[in-house]
Amino acid sequence: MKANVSPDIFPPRGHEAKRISIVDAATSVFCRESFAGANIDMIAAEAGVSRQTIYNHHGDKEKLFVAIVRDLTERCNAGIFATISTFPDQPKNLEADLIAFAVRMTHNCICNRDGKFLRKLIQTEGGRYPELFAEWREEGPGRTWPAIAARFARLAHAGFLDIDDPDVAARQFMALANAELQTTFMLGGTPTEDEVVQSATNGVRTFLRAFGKRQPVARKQGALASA
Amino acid sequence: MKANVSPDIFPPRGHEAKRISIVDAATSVFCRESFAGANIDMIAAEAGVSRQTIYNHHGDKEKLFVAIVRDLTERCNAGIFATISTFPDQPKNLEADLIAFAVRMTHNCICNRDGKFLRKLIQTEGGRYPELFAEWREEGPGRTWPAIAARFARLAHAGFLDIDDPDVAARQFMALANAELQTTFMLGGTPTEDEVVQSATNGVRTFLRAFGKRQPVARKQGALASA
DNA sequence: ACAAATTTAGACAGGCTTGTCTAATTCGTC
DNA sequence: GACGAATTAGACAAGCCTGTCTAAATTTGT
Repeated sequence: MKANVSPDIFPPRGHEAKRISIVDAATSVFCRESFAGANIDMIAAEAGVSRQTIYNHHGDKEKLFVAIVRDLTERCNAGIFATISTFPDQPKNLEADLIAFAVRMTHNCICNRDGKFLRKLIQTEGGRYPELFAEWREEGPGRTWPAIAARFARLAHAGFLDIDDPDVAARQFMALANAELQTTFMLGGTPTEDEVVQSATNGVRTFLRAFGKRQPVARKQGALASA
Repeated sequence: MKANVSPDIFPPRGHEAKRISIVDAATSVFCRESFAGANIDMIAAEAGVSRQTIYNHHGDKEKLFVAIVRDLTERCNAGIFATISTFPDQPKNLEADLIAFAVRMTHNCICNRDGKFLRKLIQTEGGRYPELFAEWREEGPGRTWPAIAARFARLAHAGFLDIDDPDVAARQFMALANAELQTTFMLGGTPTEDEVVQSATNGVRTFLRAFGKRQPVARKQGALASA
């Protein structure tokens, strides 16, 4: 039937607009109320759509939930990789550049809407959908940590840092950058810009006390694994 | 009534035993299912008690929930302070002693049943009971962080560490010690003993590279022992 | 403007949950 | 063994939620 015309294969755009506003609203409601506490009428009201439209688009509550987590994972990953690409490979001022990078990571990947929501859903419903969140673990942390570690490895190789294990260093870098925000994150809050900068500054300073070269950059190599 | 006899002022012990098993079961069910997803029949079944008994003891679902959080907060705090009291004030081997302390903290306060459950409830329901969790924040982190910081301050004052701000150092110490366990914690999992030791070891080593007494040691990290 | 596709409001059955009530049973103690 | 307090199983009303269905209204493409 309708194999004749060939505009875009996908449905009209009013359609897609509804779909997006449904996903948006559902994300927000699921995060606020948890899966069990959310109800479809809330989501419909918040999306400005009728309940039936949600069922037309997504089938049932559980499918809607899964669609949302996949969506969030994808968007968060994109944001993380975009931010990783701003890593200071050729730092002018190592401390300042790493602080700025740490602030960008915290700000764009952890404190933003998607980051907060995905984290909350993982914490809240992680146990109920093991394979869904295993998928997230592979696609998310499983890919982003190595990417960050690779950047630190390069920085060390270029002589800016003194790092044994880049994977460990990468995890410790992020842990230090967010060390003072843990309690706020736990309660689902958002730290102020000042708090983010403060924590990142303190974290990077400690990181550099541990891994910074003692003297100005000496571009020597060769003594890497000589022991 | 009954002002005559004077055994314990509190009701019989079968009573108290039931109360405890109710609180236990409710904690576990609320954590597994979230507040909205938990139902009283589940809790009754898991506690080996009839539904009516739960209502007799606690009134309603919400009061039961509040009672549980208060209970958990109290027990966790006790555990944390007990562990803090094992802080190595006169370390024989600074690195080894701090690693052991970090492992104890992670093991006894974060990975144990109470710690996992309290964390999960805070993350899941923190937004719904602001004043309850504000209370936790004051009684918990508000009192434990200064206590840990005080120990690090003492250690620095005794000449073992080179610390500017003990509060920052305390938070960074814990962040480093758990740096490699974040993903596991997020999904509600429990790391293996090996993972805990590994993360603590790497974390403490980095911590000491940053805050250990500086010696004119050039590059090799062979000797840390000072005295 | 027309026709097809989509959305809407509302009603609806079925299921589940909370919190109460009652009558029977068990427990703890003397 | 007997008494009072606590516990139990089960029924129950009321409410909420999911997911379906309908018929009317709206949007979209042509």
